[in-house]
Amino acid sequence: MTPIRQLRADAARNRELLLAAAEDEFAERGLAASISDIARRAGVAKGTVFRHFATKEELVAAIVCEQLDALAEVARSQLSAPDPEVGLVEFLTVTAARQHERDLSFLQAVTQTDSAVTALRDELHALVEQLVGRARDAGVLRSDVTGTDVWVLMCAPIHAVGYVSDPAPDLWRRYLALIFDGLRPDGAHPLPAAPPTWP
Amino acid sequence: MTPIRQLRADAARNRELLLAAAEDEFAERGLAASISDIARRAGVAKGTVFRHFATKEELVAAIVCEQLDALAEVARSQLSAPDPEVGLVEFLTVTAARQHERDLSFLQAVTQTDSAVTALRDELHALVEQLVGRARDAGVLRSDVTGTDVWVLMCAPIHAVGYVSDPAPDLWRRYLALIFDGLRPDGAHPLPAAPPTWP
Amino acid sequence: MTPIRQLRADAARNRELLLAAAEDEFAERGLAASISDIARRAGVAKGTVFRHFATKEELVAAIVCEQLDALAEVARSQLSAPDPEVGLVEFLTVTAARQHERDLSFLQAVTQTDSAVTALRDELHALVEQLVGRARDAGVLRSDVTGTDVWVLMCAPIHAVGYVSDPAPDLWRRYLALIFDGLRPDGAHPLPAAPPTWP
Amino acid sequence: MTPIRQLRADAARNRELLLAAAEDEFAERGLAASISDIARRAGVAKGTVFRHFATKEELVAAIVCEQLDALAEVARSQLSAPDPEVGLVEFLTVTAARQHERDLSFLQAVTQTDSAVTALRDELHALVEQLVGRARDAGVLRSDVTGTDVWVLMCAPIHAVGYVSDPAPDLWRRYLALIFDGLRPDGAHPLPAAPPTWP
DNA sequence: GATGAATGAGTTTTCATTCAT
DNA sequence: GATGAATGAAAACTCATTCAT
Repeated sequence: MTPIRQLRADAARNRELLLAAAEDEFAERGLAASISDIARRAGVAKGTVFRHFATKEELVAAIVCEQLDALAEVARSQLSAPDPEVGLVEFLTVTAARQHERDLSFLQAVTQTDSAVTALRDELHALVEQLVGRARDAGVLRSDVTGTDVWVLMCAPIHAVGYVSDPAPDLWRRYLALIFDGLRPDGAHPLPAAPPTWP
Repeated sequence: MTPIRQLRADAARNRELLLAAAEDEFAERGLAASISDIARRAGVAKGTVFRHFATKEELVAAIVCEQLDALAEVARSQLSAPDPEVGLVEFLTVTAARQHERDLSFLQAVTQTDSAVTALRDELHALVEQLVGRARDAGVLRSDVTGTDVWVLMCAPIHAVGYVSDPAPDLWRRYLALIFDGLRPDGAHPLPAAPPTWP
Repeated sequence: MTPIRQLRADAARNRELLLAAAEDEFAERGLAASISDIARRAGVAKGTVFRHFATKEELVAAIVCEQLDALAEVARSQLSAPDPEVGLVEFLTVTAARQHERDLSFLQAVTQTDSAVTALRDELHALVEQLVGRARDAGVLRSDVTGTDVWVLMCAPIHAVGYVSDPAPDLWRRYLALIFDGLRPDGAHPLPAAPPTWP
Repeated sequence: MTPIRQLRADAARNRELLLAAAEDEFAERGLAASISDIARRAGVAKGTVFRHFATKEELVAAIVCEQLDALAEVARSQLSAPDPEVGLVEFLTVTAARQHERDLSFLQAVTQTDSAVTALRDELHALVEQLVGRARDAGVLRSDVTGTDVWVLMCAPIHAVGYVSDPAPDLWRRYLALIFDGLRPDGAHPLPAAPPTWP
């Protein structure tokens, strides 16, 4: 149910409660999180979940949309940063920091077909493309790197940290820096495969 | 059931069939792949799965062990490569190529507690440490990079490719190269967080 | 799920149907009675059983509680019988008669650890103790007999009848009388072992 | 498989091992004891169990037969005791003592239809009838008590002890004595139901 | 709109029994 | 004869989804 029409105040509040609860549950239990648990955590009945989101997939899609939206906001604000390097790095840092708090990146995989998600993803991707373009033009990034390259590496720092058993809370910064160094022009070796096209 | 004693020929065959079928199913459906489907794919009855692997967890552990074993073999052989850079790059390339064929890296997460897996993981980690040490000593890698750093970034190229909808079959090589450039000494920026300890 | 809050009318009805069906199935098939069969007999879906009783154990406990409750009611009413002998005999008779209709005494064994069951069992035991005390003080029972003695012999008549292939419907009365004669003072021989303590 | 023909020495030994293991397992786990566990305990393969006993029921029947046989032996020996009271009491005591060591009485219920069991049961019943007849004729038992009455009460002492949580090891003697007092002539009240017929 | 009871397909796992080795 | 691998019919339990209240 895309909330086209205005929801009653309490319904809108329930929707927010549900999204928050679902994010928490998914972050803790992965996709296996159950609707029951989400409903309980949100303090509403199970039926109410389905009034707001016709299927579990729709709920997931709504969450992903929220996340994409929030990141787009960040990207837009960093697009007007005076320094292109700072803008891009800041964007990647905020992205990773949020993901570190509550990693929901695995929800992307389930929402490949959702059109609302796709639209927002395209939008965010375009913004990343701009951030990357600015940085590349400024000589901050190597010339053979594309926005899509950065897009797909965006989650890598958090993903990498997942292989350490008791990671320091800021370990992801290490891998973000390491990967970013690979994106810089200094000492760049030619890349063995063409950059991916979007979409 | 660790196959300590020799299995009968037909049982050994079924064990292989089951492992192969399970790898396929897990790769396609993730951890949610069902034992029923795995059995069907292997062409045996459900009960046979449990004769070979008492629980689903044990089956997963067996798969992970096989993978770690195979990679350790590769690592050992590359340790005797004359050129340290070639040795490390080759190891990372084979690792990624196999993972690209059938990505089962997500199974690692479920087997943190299995002792056989842990032992093999430590073993492989030690080999990676050596490969990395050789390369760093040879000046191929930046001095502040550790074996564990490389270990956690090992799966990043395939992970990155997962965010592209119709990736070229060798796209992962691009991200392996990009990340590897980040590990090189040229133009290295200081890293903002200490390297993780193992384990 | 202990039904603390009020159940909806239809749910309450299903709960009763389920308890009745379960009692029938358990009486016919023993503890091996399956949840599926119970559900079918109650005319509900399998899942509904688990909505009311989270596990099979919980269902068994609920049944045992009901039985203990009903017997406690009988005991209490007989405690105010003018004649202590009549009170005790009547209690034992009603107990055996019900058990004869549907013997679920074997469920006691599985619920030793359930706290609700334990509490009710203690309660009923205390009532039996009183019934027995009254009777013993009135000279109806031998002086070396305790409430716990009567408690453990309570199910013996029905148990005995179980060894006869085509028992007359009131055969249990014969064994109740025979055992009760053993509890009387006339011709009592000293007992070779101390009475058990409760619990 | 009734062992009509001679078994090879090792086969005969396996049969004994299996019966012993099965008795232990059934005593510990009840009817739910699994053939696998029994085979393991006996130190033979699962298939071997089925070579000796075509079904689980047959195995149970064989055990019951052994027990009935052993008790018949006891009964026969006590039939020639000089004192009828001692003979009967001794028989009931030995019976209860063995059952206390390893209670397999619940296996009776599953073997109502087995013809070998039925024959042996009839035989033992006839012996009990004789023991009881002698005692009754000697004035040790009340005149309205039959062999079948004693037969069905035979397991009651152990059954009663089962309702106590931490029973003293000889508590069963108390209930045997109590029940036996009910069978004595002193202070006997008329019985309310006719004695059961056999079978 | 909200509730929570009911559904039933699906999951992992067990086990008596069969049968190729 | 003995072995132990394979079978497949249950079993207990879960959960997204529907729907009466």
